[in-house]
Amino acid sequence: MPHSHLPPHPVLSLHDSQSRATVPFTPIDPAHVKVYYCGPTVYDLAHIGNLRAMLTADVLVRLLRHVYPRVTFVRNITDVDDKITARARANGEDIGSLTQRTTEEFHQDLASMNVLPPDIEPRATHNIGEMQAMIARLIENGHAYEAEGHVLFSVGSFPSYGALSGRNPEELEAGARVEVAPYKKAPGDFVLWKPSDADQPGWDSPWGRGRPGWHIECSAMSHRYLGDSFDIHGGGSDLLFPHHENERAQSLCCFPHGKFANYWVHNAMLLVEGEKMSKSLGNFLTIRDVLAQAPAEALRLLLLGAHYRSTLNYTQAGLQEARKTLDRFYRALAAGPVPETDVPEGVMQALADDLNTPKAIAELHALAAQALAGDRQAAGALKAGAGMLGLLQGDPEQWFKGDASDEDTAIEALINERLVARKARDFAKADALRDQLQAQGIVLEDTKDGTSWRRA
RNA sequence: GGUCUGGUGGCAGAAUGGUGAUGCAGCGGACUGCAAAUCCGCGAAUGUGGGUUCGAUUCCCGCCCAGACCUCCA
Repeated sequence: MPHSHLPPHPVLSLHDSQSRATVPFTPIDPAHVKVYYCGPTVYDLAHIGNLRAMLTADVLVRLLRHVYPRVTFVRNITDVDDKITARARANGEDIGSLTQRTTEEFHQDLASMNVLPPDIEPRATHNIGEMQAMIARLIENGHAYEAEGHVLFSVGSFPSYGALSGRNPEELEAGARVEVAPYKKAPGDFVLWKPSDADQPGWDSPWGRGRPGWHIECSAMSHRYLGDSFDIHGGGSDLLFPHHENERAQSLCCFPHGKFANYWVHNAMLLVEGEKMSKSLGNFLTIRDVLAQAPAEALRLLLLGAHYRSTLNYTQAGLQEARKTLDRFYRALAAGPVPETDVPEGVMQALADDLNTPKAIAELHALAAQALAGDRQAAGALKAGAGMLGLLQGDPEQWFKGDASDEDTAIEALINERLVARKARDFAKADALRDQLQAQGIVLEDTKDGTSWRRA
């Protein structure tokens, strides 16, 4: 059971949405920590709001891996959904090709953001059997019923329904803004299985050809890969209700001896230039939109610059600021050798305190200042600490100059020409050459050791 | 309408019952032929009205404002 190399507990605290408090994190089994996150519905490119959730999970998992010997991180792909069906139809494309392509794009985008892949990435369509088994069991248990080809979860059958999101079913009825389907026994009841037309994706089932409701897939996949009880379940705060509430209800009713998720982690939403990101405002930014304007690492730093539970205002100015910060950090690394170092205590403490990434970044600023003052140990600590955030692992040369290209020799030739002019004290010519490079986006820095350059 | 978050300098963004981090921007200076980078220094903030307290930005209540959720959005 207890391993001698396991850390003393607790080492980190997390804000648990269910208890609405920041609490010490105690794993069910410290030798094996289990995390489930809701992944994307693959019908379109991932946007920077999706990214924020993936990034929060990434930092959480990096931290857990640093502390615990084994972590299993499961993040699903939702590849059956009416939005997918609709988009495929609009594109004149078949569903399989849409979901395949979108999944690949998702993987590419996250890889470019240095978000580590999950250990297991189940697809909903590969887990229909598990979902059907759960649904059958819920019917047997009296927690679900059939009506007009649908199978519905009976919210009234689960006394603690609403405990996660802090709601009660009566309140929900009062404010419901969607008309209630006539076949529901109670307005809060939600679909586990629904009938499919011939032109909709469907699977044979005891309740006829149909497709799963949204919530059941995460219950089925988390159970299959993590069991009755696991440590952390996460996602965006917009998933808290109804998605996570419903997942919890299904899972606990289906597996009453389990505890489902012990801790719930939810990240806050994103604004774009002070406004809610929405299609109607036309300010919907995909990861690719942003990467066309700035390095991925700048976006990563920008998003980690706010605590995950507070609303983050994404701005162009902020993106440029993040980029300049990375210039400074990489300069600190490039100033000399970078020894292998442990993750500095300040960074660990910040992250262990409910993933306080802004505070961790403030620690990095202090280390960068020390490194620039000549403390190479601090440079090592800067790199190690930034590594916990998935930052600063690149080559500084690459950061400043980009991929080596034929252009580089031309740039260096101009720099040499300028040096000759400077030695001759022909500053007019030297400055003209510098301006010429500036116009190409090349910034020069004269040091006592010579002239270095970087792309602006 | 209901539930829940949150309002900190010009901007971004931490923290805290007892003199409010950090970064960007700004200003002054050093360095530089001039820049760039670096360094030194400066100014600058707790939405509003009450309450609790020796002391509130922090805890409590009202108000204003913003955001999220209220049946398939990260």
